[in-house]
Amino acid sequence: MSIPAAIVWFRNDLRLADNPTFAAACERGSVVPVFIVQTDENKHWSRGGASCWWLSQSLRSLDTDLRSRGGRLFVLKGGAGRKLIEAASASGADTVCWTERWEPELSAFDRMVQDELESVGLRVEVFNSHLLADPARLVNLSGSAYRVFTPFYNACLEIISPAPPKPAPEVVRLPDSLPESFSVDEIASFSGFIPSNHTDCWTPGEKGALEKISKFIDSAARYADARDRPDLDLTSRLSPHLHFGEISVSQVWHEVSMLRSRDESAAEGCSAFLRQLCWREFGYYLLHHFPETTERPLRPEFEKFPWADDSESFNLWCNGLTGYPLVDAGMRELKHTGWMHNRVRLAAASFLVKDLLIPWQQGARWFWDMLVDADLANNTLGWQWTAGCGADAAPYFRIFNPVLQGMKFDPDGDYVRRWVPELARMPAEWIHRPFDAPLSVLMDSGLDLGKTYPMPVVDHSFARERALAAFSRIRQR
DNA sequence: TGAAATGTTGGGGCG
DNA sequence: ACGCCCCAACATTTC
Repeated sequence: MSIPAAIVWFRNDLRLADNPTFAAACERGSVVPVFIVQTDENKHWSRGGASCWWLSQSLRSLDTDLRSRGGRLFVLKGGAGRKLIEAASASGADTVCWTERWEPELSAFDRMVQDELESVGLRVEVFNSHLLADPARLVNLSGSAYRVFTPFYNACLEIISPAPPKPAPEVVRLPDSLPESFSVDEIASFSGFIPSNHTDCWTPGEKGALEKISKFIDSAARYADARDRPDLDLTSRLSPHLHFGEISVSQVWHEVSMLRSRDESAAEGCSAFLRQLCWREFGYYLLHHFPETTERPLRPEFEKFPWADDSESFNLWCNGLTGYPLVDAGMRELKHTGWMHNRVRLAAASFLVKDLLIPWQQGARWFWDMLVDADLANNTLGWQWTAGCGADAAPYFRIFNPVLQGMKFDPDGDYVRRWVPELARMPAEWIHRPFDAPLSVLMDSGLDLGKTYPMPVVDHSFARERALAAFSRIRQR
């Protein structure tokens, strides 16, 4: 007599290696790997276009990997609870396993599903592998939630020590009777699931994630100096893979910290990178403790901030037509690849919020739709940080100068040249401020300002003063 | 995970 | 030689 099968409900843990949920199900015996397309899971933050594209690709990869081990992925469509119950009865499964999700709305959803399953006698097992530090457990000395990164980071370093990653199970045994399934290729055509296209730029899936980490390990020594340079390609680009759980964060941490201990010359870069992983943890931590921050500023005084209602400027920003080359390059990189270098995200976000006074929530929505690594926790943290209204935020008066940021972090202008071809012939000295360039330089570069490339949508030094004035207004009360 | 304004210092030109 | 000024370079303060 065989042990009943277990269903593995895959969500944002689309990998076979170092996946405790999948491993536990496999150890029991036969498994039914399932993905459920339910487009209304998260009412306020339904998956954006870039994210839909990534997901459809990643599921294809997961299906391929499962098939190479004798299994396959079952794609269901509809309400999760009902679909899981149907799948259990079709396959004789008595248990459903999944990896915990931490976005408040999704984790509430999962609790409802759990109740529904348990009410019909199914067993539910929940595993955690999405985070290294359990947000519910970490508190500061006064017993409340951290609001400042550095003490949170120090606390993380105390408790994080991931085990070596476990390889994927070699064989996946399916039960004798199986549930019905859509094909993974059909997902892109489901209603409410609207993918964009970034095929040239990425390899979604576990294999692509492993390629990225091994490439990063080879260049990590340069990360300390080069991570702020969008013109170089020395960041890990792991963010979408981590978001979808195509590689476990504990494996990433483990590999980088091993490198740090065996290669002195890479130590600084490795530490800087691990610190970035802690920012990811911090984002989830804050969202867990302050779930309303996806919509509203953590610092209440910012509710009164005099934001502008300016859809015209917002559209220029979205389309990379602000007249500030670094900002425009970033916004075009985002549109084309579904990703933007972190340093440029800061500059572009700062420009929207501080130079144009457009609410950070609008920027967050645009990023949410465009980013292949769109992640509610990290997106929220980043935008609130930039706007100055969040935890450990940049003080409001810290205003990025898009020209100086460009000259500092894209010194030769290669990043701008790549994404803003109108400026390709501008010399490095002027490429970040074509509006200040001598006429002769513009002529030689074939640039007709205002025609082939826009004049600045707003003058930065004027905008800076305006933002500071707006800030002093909310501060007085 | 800023930048601008303001302050200080020190070398060199020049009367 | 000396004092004065200019200003770059750096440091500090302020937003």
